[in-house]
Amino acid sequence: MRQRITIADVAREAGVSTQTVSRVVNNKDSVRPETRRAVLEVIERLGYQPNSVARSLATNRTLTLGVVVSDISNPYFADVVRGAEDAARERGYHVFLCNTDQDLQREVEAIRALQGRQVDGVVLCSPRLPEEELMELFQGRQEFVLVGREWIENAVGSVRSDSAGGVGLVVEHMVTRGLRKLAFAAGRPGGPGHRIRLAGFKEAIRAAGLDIESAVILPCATGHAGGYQAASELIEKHPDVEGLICFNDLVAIGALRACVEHGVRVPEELAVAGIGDIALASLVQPQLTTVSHPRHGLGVQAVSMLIDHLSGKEHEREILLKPELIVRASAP
Amino acid sequence: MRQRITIADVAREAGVSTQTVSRVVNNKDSVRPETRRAVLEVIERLGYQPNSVARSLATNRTLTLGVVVSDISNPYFADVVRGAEDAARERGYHVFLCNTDQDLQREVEAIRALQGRQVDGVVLCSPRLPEEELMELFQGRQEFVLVGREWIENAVGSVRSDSAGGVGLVVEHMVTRGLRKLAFAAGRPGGPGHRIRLAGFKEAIRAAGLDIESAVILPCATGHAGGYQAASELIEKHPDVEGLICFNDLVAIGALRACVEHGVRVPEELAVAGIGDIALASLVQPQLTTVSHPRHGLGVQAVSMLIDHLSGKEHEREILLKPELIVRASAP
DNA sequence: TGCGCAAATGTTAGCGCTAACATGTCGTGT
DNA sequence: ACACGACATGTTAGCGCTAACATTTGCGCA
Repeated sequence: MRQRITIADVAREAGVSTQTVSRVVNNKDSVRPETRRAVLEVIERLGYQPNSVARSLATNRTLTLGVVVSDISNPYFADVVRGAEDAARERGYHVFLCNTDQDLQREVEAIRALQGRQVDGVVLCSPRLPEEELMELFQGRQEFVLVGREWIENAVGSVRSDSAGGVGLVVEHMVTRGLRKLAFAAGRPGGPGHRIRLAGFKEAIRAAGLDIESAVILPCATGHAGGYQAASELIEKHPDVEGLICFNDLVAIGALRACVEHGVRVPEELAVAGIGDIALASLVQPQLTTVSHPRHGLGVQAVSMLIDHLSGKEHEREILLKPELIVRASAP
Repeated sequence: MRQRITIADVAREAGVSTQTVSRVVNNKDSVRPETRRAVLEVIERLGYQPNSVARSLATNRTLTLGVVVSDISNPYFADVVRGAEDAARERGYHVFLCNTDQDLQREVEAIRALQGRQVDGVVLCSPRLPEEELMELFQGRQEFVLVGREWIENAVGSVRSDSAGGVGLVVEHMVTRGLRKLAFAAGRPGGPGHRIRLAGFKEAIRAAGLDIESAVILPCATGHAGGYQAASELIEKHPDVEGLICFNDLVAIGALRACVEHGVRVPEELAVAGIGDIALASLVQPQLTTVSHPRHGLGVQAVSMLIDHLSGKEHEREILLKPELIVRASAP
């Protein structure tokens, strides 16, 4: 590990003061073009790279953000993080990644650790900590943005996907295609997202001028098996239903299997749609109509908002990104 | 953004020198228990958190590692990164994440940026840069570990999954189950992993005492469509083949679909296996027998090796992790 | 010719912490 | 009673950089 070149080495070699070198490095102020050229030549020759730890200590800014997710191996968060990293890199920032496994204690530790590292800001993806605790942790020491959670006081802002509206897109699509009797495999009551998606479903049914009483609402587990079971029940008890909208894509894929096993043709006898646009959705047969959440966009917007705020720019406080309807064979 | 508490504030408040506070914070040397207690009490009361930027500048260590991947939204890398982050956190390190999209220029930029940030070490996942360029970039300035690539000089070490051995596991499994005539959908000749997996296949065929001439080797595209095509060709031209091993799981899933369409029963008439154990593998019908790469383990081992090295501990230079055979219905 | 002002460069101090050395304070054994 | 050493604590300097102010240089213009 050989000795690193410092700004002083460059200054000595170029016969100028360290400050002049600093100015050249930071494209600052007025430096005579020839001086600048000379300094740059020395920098190049010595292979000087500024030490950003020292710079951070002097400027009190680290150009570093923290991103806290529950698990980066969850594709949803992977996309959000990817978006965050893209936006950060573009603006000269770096990203510390923290996984919490939805553990409250780990969440606290992650935030504390990021604060110790002097990050300029933090992006919290679906944090579980109660509002008061978040506020106490930050108490104005760092800026933070929430992803997938409503704005709370002291937060720079919040970025979410309009999941109620996403369900509505599917309802609208099905109704446009002439389906009149719809069902919603609604997930686990009380579970995350249940209330809001169900509200979106009901609202869209009303908006389409359909009778809410005619719609079938099936609570179900939020996995593959839940969809299988919900669809089996539907086929048995409500054979007149023409379109099934599922809480998420896994549920929808379970539902597709149930249809195959019960000899129900998709989409001719029953149209099926999911929510989420997971990779699998385009690989099952028939390919799944679904709603794509702007996952990458969530990360990009969160970081953009955060950096805008850090640079004193104007920005929105709450951003609601529109999901996109992906029409495939299961509900054409 | 209110003023942060520094070590000097704590020292003043506790009536000791900053050095004593530093000793308490770092659990160093001998500090009288009652002094320690008093200092800790003040730390607690003021909510002091050490500034690790300043600490890094003074100690010349950042307790930070860089992890460079081509794309975190690729589940393979997401798992590796997760393993890396887990291992790092456990040992008090943090992780900077960089995506390169397989772009050489971005790879160089990422490494440069990490060096500027004074990371203590870097984990490079499947870097594309040629050996000389990597060596020039690092030239002894930082320690780095390679994942999924052979050791090169100056690297701390390399961690890989034994993919040739993984193919062998499947061959061995099929042979044990009495299959004698096997085929390999070998991927794109010249593409990444092609040579080594094909070698593993041939080696295993030989080791099983089978005639290499009897084995069918099909080049194919490495996606879903490639598998469909390869399997269609196989069914048509080599109806006597009993087991098909595929370059990866997507290829295998394409092959499964071809079997359905050609009325070939899996696994009764043709056993099919993939490589990779992607999430999808357990969701298709029949569930896919495959080989699981120790992705999380790659990350863990890489970071452990790196930190061991940084702490002056002994460590391996090359680690080859064993893949695991996951037996499911498609090749029981 | 010299004044004044802007551009170019230098000087000083300090960010918050720790390494290394300096000093102080005991209890102990003779 | 005193010297010694072990432990406890303080002092000094510096990590590499930049902010803020200080100084110098050059040039236009009266």
